Amino acid sequence: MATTKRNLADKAHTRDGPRHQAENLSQTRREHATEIAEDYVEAIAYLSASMGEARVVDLARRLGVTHVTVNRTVARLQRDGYVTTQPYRAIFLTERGRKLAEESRERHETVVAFLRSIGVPERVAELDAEGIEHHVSPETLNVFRRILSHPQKI
Amino acid sequence: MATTKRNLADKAHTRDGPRHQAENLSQTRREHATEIAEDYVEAIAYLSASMGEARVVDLARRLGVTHVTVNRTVARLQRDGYVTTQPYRAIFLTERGRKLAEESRERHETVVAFLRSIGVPERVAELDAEGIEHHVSPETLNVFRRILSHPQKI
DNA sequence: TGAATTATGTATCAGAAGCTACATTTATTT
DNA sequence: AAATAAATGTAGCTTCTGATACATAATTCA
Repeated sequence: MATTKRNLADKAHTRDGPRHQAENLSQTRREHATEIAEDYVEAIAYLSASMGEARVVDLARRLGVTHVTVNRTVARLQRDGYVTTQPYRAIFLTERGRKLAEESRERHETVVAFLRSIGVPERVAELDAEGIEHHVSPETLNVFRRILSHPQKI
Repeated sequence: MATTKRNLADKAHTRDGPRHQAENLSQTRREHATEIAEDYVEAIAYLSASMGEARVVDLARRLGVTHVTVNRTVARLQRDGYVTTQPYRAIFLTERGRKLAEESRERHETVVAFLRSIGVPERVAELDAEGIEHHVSPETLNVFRRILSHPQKI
């Protein structure tokens, strides 16, 4: 047999009754959910700033999904305390949502600026940052910032 | 209405009837599926090299999920031509799987090396690379490589 | 104002990834 | 070889993200 020892990863499951959904997800699943949340709150913040309010259609267009998907995801975000909304009304960020959006935006801009500073073309930097921003730890982000603050480097 | 004429991101939705499932997925979904595939083939390659063969249990342990999840995902990978396997047998990479694994490994190592070279601590670099590697474009990867080949920089 | 258009909502489906519980097969030990 | 342990498989549930089709509310405009 290839493996002799036993289950290292056969739990983390808390058999103590139903829990809040989010807490029970695996690392990967939770991260993915967080990424989506970040994309949404960023888009909502952007739309609120640039157009006064964030509507479902605009989110759908911006995120490249149908309004149905937006609808359901917004419901999840509301459930999780990131946004508030009412039927047929615009979507607003809560304090928590605003904070997440701000962090995401800052991270995004730092990543883009860093990539630009080492010679990545703007369009590529934008595209890559889109995916990378969700996976950069605070430590690495600090390294990026430090390098950005020493423009003679690289 | 909040949106009068905006048209930032027109989706790619193809109103021309039912398509093959995979092609119809949104960008995000497809990317996520690819990430998982990359993680699996990398793990399979690693296990095959280090232990002679890749078994479900070992994959489960390594990837931090249950053997059931591994089972189903491996079935998908087989369906998509990345691996071959038979009931109660080990999992083997196809040519396609090997290629994907090799690309992933190379990308992973480049990202780690790059992060290390700009001063990110090893452990952090490893963890961040885990997430970042799936989102780095060939162009950016080339920039990383170029910088790595000029050790005096930074 | 009433009709047409646009936006939003609801019902219903699919696929992926996760889980637990239980069944079966293979490997190990006695 | 039989019993035990470990690995693998299967059934069935959940959540999330996507979709289409259709229904309803809100806005715009003739």
